[in-house]
Amino acid sequence: MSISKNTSSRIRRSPEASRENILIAAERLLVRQGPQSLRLADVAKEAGVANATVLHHFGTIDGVQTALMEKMIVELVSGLMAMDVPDDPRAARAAAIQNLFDAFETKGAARLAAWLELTDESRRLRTVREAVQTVIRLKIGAEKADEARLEDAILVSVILAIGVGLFGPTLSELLGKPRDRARVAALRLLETGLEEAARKTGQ
Amino acid sequence: MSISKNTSSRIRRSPEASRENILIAAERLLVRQGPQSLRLADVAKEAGVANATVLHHFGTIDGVQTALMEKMIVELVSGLMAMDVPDDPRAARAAAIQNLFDAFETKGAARLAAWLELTDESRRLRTVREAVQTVIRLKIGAEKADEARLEDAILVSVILAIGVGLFGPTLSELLGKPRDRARVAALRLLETGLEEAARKTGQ
DNA sequence: GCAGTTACTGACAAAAATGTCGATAAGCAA
DNA sequence: TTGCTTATCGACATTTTTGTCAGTAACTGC
Repeated sequence: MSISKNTSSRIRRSPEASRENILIAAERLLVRQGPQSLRLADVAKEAGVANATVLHHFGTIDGVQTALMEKMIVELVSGLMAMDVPDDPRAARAAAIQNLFDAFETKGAARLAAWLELTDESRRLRTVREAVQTVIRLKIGAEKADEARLEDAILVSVILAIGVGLFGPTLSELLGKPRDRARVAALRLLETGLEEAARKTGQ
Repeated sequence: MSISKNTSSRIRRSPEASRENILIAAERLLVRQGPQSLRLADVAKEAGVANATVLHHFGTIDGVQTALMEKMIVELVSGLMAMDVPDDPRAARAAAIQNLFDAFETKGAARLAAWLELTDESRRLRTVREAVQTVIRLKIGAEKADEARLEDAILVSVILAIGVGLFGPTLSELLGKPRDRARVAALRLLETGLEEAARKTGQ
């Protein structure tokens, strides 16, 4: 009369693996359904664990959200830093822009940016601030960030990359175009526009 | 022994005025603190009315959010449509872009776009879809939307305008620049980039 | 094996958010 | 004034979401 409850009664992970499992589940939810669906019960269910397990590892549901932000920021930054710069300045520029767009192509990264911007809580902004400044100093400053022109180009490129990652597919489809249309058009604009600007400045 | 409760015991508005009062309060909250703070109690408090009053007019808190989206979309669209187009094609382009950026300069509009994009619920997207298509048909199609180039230019301009409205001030400050730096740089890019593209095409 | 540590869980408690209801009072029309 | 409609409200009920706790079970080292 005993019911067979053989199928693996309980999974026990290392603390790191468990946290990772939960954060990955949370990221899936963020991408699929937006930040407002990062509820304790939903995250736990998506991760395949009990609510209490999530709290055991993160303390509060807010802790999960903060940890997720930090993880995604780290991944985004390391993705941006991983680029290697060609020698030819023109090719370097193209590669950098391509790399930037790739980083925000993954739906999560762009949504992360929007999430951060919409969420006022300043304690979270500290993390971003540091990350962004690191990227700017290391990657960009490694070349020649002294020209204001170049800094402006970076600023606009980043905004456009995020914008395309976030709204590109939706707006493209709204116009009856393929989903990557916005990306293609944006890259073309940056190519011609920045080139032109560079020519005017000098270099 | 009666406590003086003279100070205006109750405000009674027309249904329209009351709805408007509540929606304006909700929009303030959206801009200041993001979508997640559009809670019943918060909205009611910001509007200076009781929770039950909000529900009396909108049924549910979700009704408030939907109504707010629709109101903001209407305002955004009418703002976009209000533009008048100069004769000179070059001036017309500049004016259109300027107008576009103005429309998303108001913090609310850009946040609305991000909110809509992050919120999956498709029932809400129908409204946007219609609004966007209306804008595109009427305003843009009134000129010459047949060229694919032009449509791409519009697509990118819209994305950049939203991106600047949403992230421009924050990212500019992160770089230690004035808050409108992103806007200035973006406008310059569009000016030179689109001009270049137009030259290549013809016109 | 055996003991100790701790990831994991269900059941429960607490808090927060939403929504209901009957009473009240502001305006309007007769 | 008087009566009617209904916007408004406080108090309460319901639902949703978060968090607590004590017990269970999976691994580790002995």
